[in-house]
Amino acid sequence: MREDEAAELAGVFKALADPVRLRLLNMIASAEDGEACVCDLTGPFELSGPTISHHLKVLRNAGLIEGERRGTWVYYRVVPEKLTRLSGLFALPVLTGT
Amino acid sequence: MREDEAAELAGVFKALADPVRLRLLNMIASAEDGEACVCDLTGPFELSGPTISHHLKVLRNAGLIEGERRGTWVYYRVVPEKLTRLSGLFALPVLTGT
DNA sequence: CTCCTGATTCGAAATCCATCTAAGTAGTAC
DNA sequence: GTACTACTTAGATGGATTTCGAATCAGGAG
Repeated sequence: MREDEAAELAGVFKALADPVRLRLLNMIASAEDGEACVCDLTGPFELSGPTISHHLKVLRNAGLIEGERRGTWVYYRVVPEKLTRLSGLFALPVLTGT
Repeated sequence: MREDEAAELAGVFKALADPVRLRLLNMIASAEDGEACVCDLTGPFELSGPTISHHLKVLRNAGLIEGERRGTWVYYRVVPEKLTRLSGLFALPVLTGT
């Protein structure tokens, strides 16, 4: 595994390495119509709005979710390709580099 | 996704969220006989021995690898069950909680 | 245009993490 | 026993991360 590969992959895992972000991702993925409004994501946490916004930005920068503004609200969806790519990572071939 | 689930899972991702640890895991998984001596893991990095030892400990605490001392040397192996469990995480069901 | 609400950005405080050196433990060889 | 090697633990430090409140931006209502 090359150093730059490792760095890129570590970036994605770093985005996932937080309980709040995992729950956010889970909420977005399991939302109806596959998308969730930020306003619905803030309530379940005892965290300030800016903090939630920060975590969403981390997930967005990692390419795990994407957001869109529609009128007053911003909606986020998961990026399925990113998730399915991760799915294959732990099957031995990728780890072993074969 | 419950808060304690998220915390536990985040712990595993936190262990993976470092390029050095990803490369260590990759080296161990791709080693002959499925195990690698610490002495072989230190060379490829421009890092001190204690730093490598620290990263191995993080991987070990996350349950991703396990080590065994045989004489002078310590050998590490991956824990396959842990990896295959992670593999399934990104298929939609787990993310969506369905 | 002014006000209000939803969301993000900014700047600061507290905490966590990767890395080092120095010291300690485990085992072999003599 | 001493000496040497392999590895881990302990303590310190610089840099990154999480969180907040305050300020700002975007859009709708009056």
